[in-house]
Amino acid sequence: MARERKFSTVDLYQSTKHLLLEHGYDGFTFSMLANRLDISRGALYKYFENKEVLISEYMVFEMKKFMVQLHKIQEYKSFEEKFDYLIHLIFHDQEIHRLREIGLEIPRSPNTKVHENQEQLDQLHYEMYTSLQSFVELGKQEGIIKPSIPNGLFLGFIFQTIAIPNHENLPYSEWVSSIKEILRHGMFKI
Amino acid sequence: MARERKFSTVDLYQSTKHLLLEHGYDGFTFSMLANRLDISRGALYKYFENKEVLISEYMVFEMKKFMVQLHKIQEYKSFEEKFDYLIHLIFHDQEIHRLREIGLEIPRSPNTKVHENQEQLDQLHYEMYTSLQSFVELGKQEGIIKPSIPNGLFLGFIFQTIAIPNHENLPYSEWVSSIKEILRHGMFKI
DNA sequence: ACTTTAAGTGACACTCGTGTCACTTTATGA
DNA sequence: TCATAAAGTGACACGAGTGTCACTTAAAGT
Repeated sequence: MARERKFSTVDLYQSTKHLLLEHGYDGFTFSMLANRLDISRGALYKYFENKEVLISEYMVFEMKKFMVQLHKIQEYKSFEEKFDYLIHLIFHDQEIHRLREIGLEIPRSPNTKVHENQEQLDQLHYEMYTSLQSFVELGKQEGIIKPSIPNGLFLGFIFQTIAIPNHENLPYSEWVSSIKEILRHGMFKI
Repeated sequence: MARERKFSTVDLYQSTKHLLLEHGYDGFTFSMLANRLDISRGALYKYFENKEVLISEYMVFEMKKFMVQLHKIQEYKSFEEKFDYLIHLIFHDQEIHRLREIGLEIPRSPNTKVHENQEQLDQLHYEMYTSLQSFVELGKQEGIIKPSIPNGLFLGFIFQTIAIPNHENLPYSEWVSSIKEILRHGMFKI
């Protein structure tokens, strides 16, 4: 019926991700993306009215992908297993944390599509939140986590932890197991 | 000799700080700053050739101020006291962490003034680093910190920790003491 | 072969931040 | 009181990103 597209949706999302992580929300431009995909800037406007639409749409895609992974946490029954899986997951999907922050930079827009995507993101975020909340609750029920720790703080520690820059370039496994150890039992002796 | 200035250096730094924290490095513009100081944009160019010069100069000011505080850690002798002081310090100077990140966004510039400021920032950063390193070493010598923990990870935990968003809006003292408790002895029982 | 239709192009007009500069304003001290 | 010099102003030219649109290109169906 019509001419073949010069780029796939996968290409587009990959490039978007790459450019977002490299230049941040403000630094991202349609020119860059067009350039990377080897098409003209004008062509992009055939698919996305503007940056907000494109990025919010991409964010929904990325968050859905992450939630598929996160829901697998239900396959593990004990808190200990879930804990290991969660740490493993966020270390292997490091960017998601930064990307979620970038997603929050999209200005609340009156544009219908953007608004829909933002509502969907809110929904996904809420799902993530409840999923993680019940994970923490389980830890308390099983008597593994200290009950005095607020749930938000528990989760905050886990998510902030992965953003600690490994300046000394310690080997991955050593780094992760040190972090787990600190999360479990702290940095002080006894 | 000449006409009176419409703004003080303190005004200028305060406004710069405020705008940087609100809009980030890229979002910061001379128009905003001029507007806030109630002068014309052109006037700012009498003092700063461009954004890089202004912001790098401000960052040096802010870092020096922070280092004065940090050096006071030497007044405390035991590791425990130093630990308490450090946590207190970075909680009461929360923005410094975000500001330091923003400072790193200033592109390495050929401009002499910017270059000088950046070298001074590097120097200040190095001072901060060594000061904190010896703090950690003391903790290990005193047998308080687990020796297996890499120094960078120890410091990373402390600095990332303050960035955990207190979504549940727990009272400050409760929040801080929970964080200290986790840093000391972790989130798991026993 | 020819029409249809979506893909893609590049030029245009617009906005916004930048850096400059001739000009105006206003304290000061000679 | 008046020359001086720093403070401040606003207009200009420039570059970069935006969004649009008439136009060209190339598969696919008839």
